[in-house]
Amino acid sequence: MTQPIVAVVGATATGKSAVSLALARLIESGGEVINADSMQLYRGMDIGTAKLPLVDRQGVPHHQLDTLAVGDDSSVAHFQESARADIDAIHARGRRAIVVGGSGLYLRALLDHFDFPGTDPALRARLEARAEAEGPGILHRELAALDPAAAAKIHPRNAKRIVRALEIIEVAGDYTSSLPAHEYYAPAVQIALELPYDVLDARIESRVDAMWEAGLVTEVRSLAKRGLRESVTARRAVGYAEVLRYLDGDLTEDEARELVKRNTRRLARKQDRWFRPDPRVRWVEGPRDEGGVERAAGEVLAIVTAERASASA
RNA sequence: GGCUCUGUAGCUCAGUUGGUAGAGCGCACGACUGAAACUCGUGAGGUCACGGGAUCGACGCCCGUCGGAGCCA
Repeated sequence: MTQPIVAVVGATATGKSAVSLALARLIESGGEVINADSMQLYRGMDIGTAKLPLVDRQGVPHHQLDTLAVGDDSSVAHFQESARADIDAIHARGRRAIVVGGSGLYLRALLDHFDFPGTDPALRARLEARAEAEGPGILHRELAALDPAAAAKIHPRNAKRIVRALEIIEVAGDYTSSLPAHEYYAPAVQIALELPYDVLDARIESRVDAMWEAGLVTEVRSLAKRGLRESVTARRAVGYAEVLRYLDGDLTEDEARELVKRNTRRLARKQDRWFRPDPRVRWVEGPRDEGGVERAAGEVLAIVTAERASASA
């Protein structure tokens, strides 16, 4: 019988990477990490995404890192497929899959019953162009004619969701806009790390300063030459979007740095809130310092072990 | 000490000739199915520095007090 998947989730800067690395080494059968952070997928986006450097991975295999070029668009459906393949392969090796990340939708797509209708790039491009030219209101009225229930759930100004709804109706015939029930597609345990906001904010403050020291501006400048601006997804990442504005002369360097801090704080709250309503999630206090990493990893392991015992009982 | 300007939401400020207040940002909260670090929505905050006066009625006009800025001495 395969072991449940372990997922370490939570807001940015709560210590997920460090804790999961320690956890992977504590697990007897050996753990392998699968990234579930939409921005760490990108090759070269290292400093700004706080990606664990290869030399610091202590021999623990990591998957779903550096799978995309900065000019590529990210896709949850592709991620779901290839990350699930990684999980199967890890289990086949008799090892433990540890999913780590803070991208809520990616986590749910990976862990839950979650089927994505198909896509039609040409159709979508046409709809997007119309939304841009005619405004989202007109498309919303068309959606209301085709599917009143769907239109009622999407705000008339939310162009992106309206476009996607129309696309799905065209390719799949019908549309369901609600997130699925909280139901795992395979046995899993989900542990979220949390820190009080004042502690988290202080960590974010010093972490962003450290990113600057580490050369974030240089990283963004070189990624810009490799197509960062061409990707709808990558160029919007916190830390990258603001530095691009600085490089374009739109902000001073200090303004960009402050904005990165502010946007990171907002991101952290948003991520934290994403996981709160999920009744399956177990909450553990994140590490406040080096010593806290072992403590937190120990708590996570205890939860995982208890879960396994109750599952086999 | 004199002159001028100034005190409105946590911050920066709007408030036409008097009819008991708004914006942006911040903050809190929510929705979310192939861009999710996206996209979109909702909300809570103000004895209008303080005291008095004229007025049916004052953030707005008059007097004073306190606090800020600048110029002159």
